[in-house]
Amino acid sequence: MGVKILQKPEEATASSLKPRDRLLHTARDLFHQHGIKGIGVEAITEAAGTNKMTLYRHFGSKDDLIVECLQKAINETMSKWDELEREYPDNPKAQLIAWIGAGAQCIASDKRGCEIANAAVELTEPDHPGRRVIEEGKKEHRRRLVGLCQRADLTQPELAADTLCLLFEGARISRQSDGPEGPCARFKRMAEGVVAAYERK
Amino acid sequence: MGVKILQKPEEATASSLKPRDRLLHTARDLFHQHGIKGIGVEAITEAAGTNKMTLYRHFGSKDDLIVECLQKAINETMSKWDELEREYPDNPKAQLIAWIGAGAQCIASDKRGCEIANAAVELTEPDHPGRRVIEEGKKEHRRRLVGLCQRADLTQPELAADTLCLLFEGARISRQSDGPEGPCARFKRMAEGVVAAYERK
DNA sequence: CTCTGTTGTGACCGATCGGTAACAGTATGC
DNA sequence: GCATACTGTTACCGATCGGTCACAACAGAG
Repeated sequence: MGVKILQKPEEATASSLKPRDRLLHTARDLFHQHGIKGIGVEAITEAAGTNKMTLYRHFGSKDDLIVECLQKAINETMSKWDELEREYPDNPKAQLIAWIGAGAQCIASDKRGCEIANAAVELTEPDHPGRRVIEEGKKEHRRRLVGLCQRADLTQPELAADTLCLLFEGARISRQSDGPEGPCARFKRMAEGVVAAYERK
Repeated sequence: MGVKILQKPEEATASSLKPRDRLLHTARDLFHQHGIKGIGVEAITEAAGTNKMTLYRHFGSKDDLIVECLQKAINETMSKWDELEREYPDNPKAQLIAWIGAGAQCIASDKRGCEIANAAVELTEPDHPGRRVIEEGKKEHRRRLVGLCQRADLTQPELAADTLCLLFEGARISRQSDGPEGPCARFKRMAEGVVAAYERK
């Protein structure tokens, strides 16, 4: 009894990160798991090992927090694109196949689908600040996929990219209603088939 | 001034239908437009031209109302399938092309996507009564699509059906974040391409 | 006309929502 | 040691949430 506990338990969420980053990380996770409207700010602060005041000092409102979470998610996706280019430099076809593989893995491991698309479902007000972020993020994602299809020398690169895009989006949303054994299970096969179909012979 | 107004305005929602049906119809619409968690029961009853007590006398809870709305949506979809068969009897290929056309029209006209898939995004609790309805509805939908692809004598009918399914789901969810000019705009072309690719030559 | 089942009304419940005020504790840099 | 900036605590705000109560109005059937 002589030793006073000065250090708090420090669970995973309340790690070495500063409160702001813990809040962002935790909020993103809880928004994704329970839906944006399905989780309250208090629950987020508790899970992040902090409190409401700290949240509202860093983020002016729940909506602002939502926007930052969305932006962070998009930035992460863009980083993955960069990583892909670094991993297979000057080999766009390998990049494309790797993108499909990563997509399939993402579908298999995450039952809640795409956090950006899910946010678009929940944020119905047309002037919600999050909508701009969502739209620009998805547009950028499409741009990069089209670019990759072009570099991979696919015939009709835009159509190929849009097809891959719809298959991917479809797989992630379908997983939430049809389960992991539904149509989404064959995403990889379909996507690789699309690439093959648009390859220059 | 001599004429008393005995008949209420009777707007579209408060039509000749009975309160229960008005509630169901209105709730479905508002759930779709604002999201399930984005609309309250009071707003639903007002839009339906009735009151909370009447709602709770017909539906025990908001969750029960949600379930009935989902079931109604699924029944409607199944009716459309029946209609399709009646319209092109013994011509499965024409049914398939008509299904694609109807899908494209649905994508173009409804910016909020699939109410069932959207519900799956919002109802995150795994034991929510609505989830069973969603899963069974989507499974039945897939079953019918596979059946149609088989009757249309496509090679690999299951793979073709799953591909069409993902393209359709993807188009409807993508429209909500990428807009009507995004990848979803080419759904018809892609889907018809899939049918052509799996046709027996 | 009366009886019965269906609606409508308005007040009300406890819980939770997003958000704030005031104040106390703590870490850091000089 | 001291000032400053950040963080934590508690209590609180008004609004809204899903849901219920008792009671009045109303319809149609017998």
